[in-house]
Amino acid sequence: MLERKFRLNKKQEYKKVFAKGFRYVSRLVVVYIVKGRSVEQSQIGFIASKKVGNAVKRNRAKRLMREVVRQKKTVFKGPCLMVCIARSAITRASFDDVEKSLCYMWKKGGIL
RNA sequence: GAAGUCAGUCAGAUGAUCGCGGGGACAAGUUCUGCAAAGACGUUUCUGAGGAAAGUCCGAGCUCCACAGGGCAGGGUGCCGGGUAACGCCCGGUAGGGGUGACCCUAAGGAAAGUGCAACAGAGAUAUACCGCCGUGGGAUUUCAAGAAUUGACUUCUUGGAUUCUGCGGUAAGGGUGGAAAGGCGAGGUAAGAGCUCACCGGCGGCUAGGUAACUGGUCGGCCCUGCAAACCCCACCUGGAGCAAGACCAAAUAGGGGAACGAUGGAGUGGCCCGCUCCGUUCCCGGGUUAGGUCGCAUGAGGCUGGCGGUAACGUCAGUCCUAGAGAGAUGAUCAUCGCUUCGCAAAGUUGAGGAAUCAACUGCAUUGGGGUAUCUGCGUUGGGGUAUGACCCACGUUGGGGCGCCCCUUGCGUUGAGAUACCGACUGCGAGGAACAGAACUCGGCUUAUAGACUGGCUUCGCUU
RNA sequence: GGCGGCAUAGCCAAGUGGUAAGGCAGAGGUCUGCAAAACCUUUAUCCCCCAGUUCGAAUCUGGGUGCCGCCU
Repeated sequence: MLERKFRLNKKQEYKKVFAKGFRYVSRLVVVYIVKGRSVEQSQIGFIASKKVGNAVKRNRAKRLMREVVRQKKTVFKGPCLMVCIARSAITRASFDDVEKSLCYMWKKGGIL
């Protein structure tokens, strides 16, 4: 679990990321990233919709994504706003799969 | 051993590193907010999902509306008795049904209170009469019978019979339909029939015995009795509405103001309606303002565990003991190690087995197919003997005739014993690769229902084998 | 988290115990020189799924599945 101040909490903040961010897609996860001077501190949100599965599967998807972010966030080049959305294939994926997928997209996005 | 049935338990374990939610303690230090108390950062310690947490199908607690009142409507439950805070739940019993059985299933009140529905088919669907059967009246027919008249005969008339048409009456045994046709079946009875009468069976009612009761047994009575109430309905009992996004407090705000309209026979609270109760101005326009705010509710409860006592049981009661999640975009995860469970593969090896094919030998225990022999029965005989008047008959012999059983031998199969302990199979050991379900607390309990890999325990039933 | 509703042919849908109307679309045909329009014929039997009540269920009852809406 991330500390509260590193999380996105409000609906307007999510809307802002969806409106301004760049989108990167993989088989397991979709990521929206906002960089720039206006961002003072990294804030990250996680979404798993009902399409992913029941409550157990949704919680597991969010935990996996959160764990990857926790381990890697010290290596980030700069602060950013980010939303990670789980896709249904993530229910059968392992931690390594999710880590590879996210790192690939972060390199594309230029924050790693 | 296999198959089944009922009841119950568990829901991988231990450890390491990095992390998350909640509670407590600490004060050396640093920074921030603050007058301060204190909070954040920090250190340390304790603790952190389920049997269904799920579906939200019932019942309660709790909160607000009058600590919920009267009536109507609506809804629910429905064999009997008990348990419970309560229930549509549970326990025990009754009746009906299923199963060889252990056992399981059943929304199981009332259809002689009323209304309604029962398509199609069928004569007829809650009462009927189409065909049929019987009686009777009438008509027609006649290679029928009898009698009479006339008589040579034909013929005519009467009566009866037969066939056929039709009117009236009786009947509900039989027909074929249907899910269902007004007790079933047999005998008597009758013109034909019919519970019309009788026996048995079934249903109903009365009396009676047992049982708290559902009901069961006995006895008597007469035969009016279609199904559907998960159709309306009747009877008995229960039921006010909303839900923790309830609700309470704090901060802020709904302000203050202007205009218009309506009005105490009014309006609102009250979410089906009426009464009752409580509150009191209400509505519209102008103008002003705005956030998923914080704290509580919120974790000691109809609580769990162990034991005693009462009860067939559900359950109750007494004593001891334990405190065991509390989030708010929502905490349990990631990476490994060892062990355990389980599936598959490999084996160059080893251990083991109330496992074990083929094979060999013995035993003759059982069975069986075929063959042979023997004895016996029976048939036959240009045979021999006995017997008698002749015969019948008896004995012996012969027979490539027939028959079954007995005995012996061979063959075949099973069995027993021993050898062989090899192929194969199972278990263990070793190595490698996998697998581990359903599913995440959201105010809290009691149930029900649904989902669920696998492992284990006990009772009982049926079948097979061994002793 | 709580509360409520819906499901019938490819689409829109009627049906409230007796064997599933109608329209659009599709297919075939008639008409036409060819089309359009019009007319005729045709497509459900697993009425979302599983049980039960009933002689009989799309309809009534219970359980499940999927979809949609509301709360402040």
